Amino acid sequence: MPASNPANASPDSPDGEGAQLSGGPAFSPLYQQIKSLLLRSLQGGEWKPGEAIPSEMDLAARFRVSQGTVRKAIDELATDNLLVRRQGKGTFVATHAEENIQYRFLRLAPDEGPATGMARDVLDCRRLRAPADVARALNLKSGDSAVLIRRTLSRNGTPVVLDEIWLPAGPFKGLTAERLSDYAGPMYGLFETEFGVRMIRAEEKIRAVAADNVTAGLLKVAEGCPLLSVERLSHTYGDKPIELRRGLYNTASHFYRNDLN
Amino acid sequence: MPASNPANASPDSPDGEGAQLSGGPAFSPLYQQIKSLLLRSLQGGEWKPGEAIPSEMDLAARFRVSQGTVRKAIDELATDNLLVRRQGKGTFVATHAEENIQYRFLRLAPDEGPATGMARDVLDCRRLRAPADVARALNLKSGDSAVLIRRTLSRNGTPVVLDEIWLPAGPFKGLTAERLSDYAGPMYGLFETEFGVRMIRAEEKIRAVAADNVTAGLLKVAEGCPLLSVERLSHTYGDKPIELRRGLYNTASHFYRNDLN
DNA sequence: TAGTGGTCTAGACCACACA
DNA sequence: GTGTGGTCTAGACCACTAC
Repeated sequence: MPASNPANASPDSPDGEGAQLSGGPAFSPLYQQIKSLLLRSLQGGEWKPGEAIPSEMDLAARFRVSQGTVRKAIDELATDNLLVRRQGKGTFVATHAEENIQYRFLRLAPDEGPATGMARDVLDCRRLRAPADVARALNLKSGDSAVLIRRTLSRNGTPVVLDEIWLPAGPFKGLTAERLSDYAGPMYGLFETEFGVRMIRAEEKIRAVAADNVTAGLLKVAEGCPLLSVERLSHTYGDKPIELRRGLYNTASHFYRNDLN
Repeated sequence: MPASNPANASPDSPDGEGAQLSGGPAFSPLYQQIKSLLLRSLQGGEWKPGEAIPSEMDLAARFRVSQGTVRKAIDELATDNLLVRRQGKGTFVATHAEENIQYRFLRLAPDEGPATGMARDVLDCRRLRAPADVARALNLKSGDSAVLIRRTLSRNGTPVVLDEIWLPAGPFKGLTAERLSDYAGPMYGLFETEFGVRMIRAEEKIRAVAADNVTAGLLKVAEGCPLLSVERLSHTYGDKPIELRRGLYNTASHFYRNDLN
């Protein structure tokens, strides 16, 4: 690439993998364009979760930019938790399947003791028409089929979390209570490995609610007991909403932690 | 700076503002050292909140490094929300005092309508001995004096938040209910402007609790009503804990929002 | 026009992992 | 030793703001 960066004005190498936008009026830095191209490759499955992507030098050659430009693109993807850099080894596609230790999105911590794993219990897993609110959240047509999973998480034999998980039926064909129970790692690992659905980002809405009759029984608390209601909408590539999860947390001996800065 | 970066081994310009660590065995990149120096200047008040810091070129000259190295240091401080970059104008010390629109750390949003400001009501502000748990959280000696503020936040005339705020008495000499009530902006702006205490970072522990008698009266809910309990520990420079805030949120028509990635 | 941050390059060397 | 990411430099030019 010559010294005068053509950026969005005069593309001088409009070949296969050239990086410049051709003539668009909107300005976008080269590294952002590289980032988009990398994102597209990730979404398209060119590199699978856990695998290494090409080295910075290789990518620089492929996109015909300098290493520094590729570097900045990768940096942003790394802070977005889409890629993981490992010095001396390479850059890898992030994955929920081998995330050491703990659930990536679960912010629940015990008052005392280490944040060890929790026992999972799938209550049921069935297909039904998505209710209106679920359909709206997941961008489904009303009447579309959805999967509903209900499960609990327990620590030391005591149930702490009751989850109600809604998924679009399409991408999750073949998901059963058995497969959920059999899979060793976190649920998002299974989604990734078995269904090619990778969770990128989520928004949570948190409230305090009173336990209803059924919930009280499942969580072994009194009816009316205050519970944390955590509604999570998870998104996959392209910011597409793909999971709606409604959790009820018993915060008698656990708390939801959050860091602000 | 010569091509062979001396880093931690052979300082070649040990003058006033030279950047290298002298002889320490622990490796630390130059830009991290610059970051520390900038942090020290911020902490020491060389540049006040809202002011501009010197340009990248000036800082590069001062620390005898390249612009790119200063740049990376500033980048990190900017993502930490300690500095704010404004293209064409300069780099500024972040401040709570002019943060347009909304509270920086308050994650409460209304179910409907825009997240407009809320009405503040200071119930009381007094000095007393810090209880054991507060003293522990704020690193005070047991028996040290502390300020306790109680206040509510209301939207459309309805109280939504009841805060109980603990501060060490020392740095907040002269803080009264009147000054709290009179100050126009957010409380952290007042802390910054009047007491030189800038909040950098906070951790929150969230639970669901039942409203007790007194709380129920203040928030105009029934006794036993589920409320969100938000315990926030805020830190200032040097990661020093400086505020313990216990909030009770009525989440009937508001929710606590959180983004996960 | 001058000064600021923002982008991009090309090349050097360092730290780390692995064979 | 080779290859990877990580750091640092020097210099060019672009985009934005203010005077």
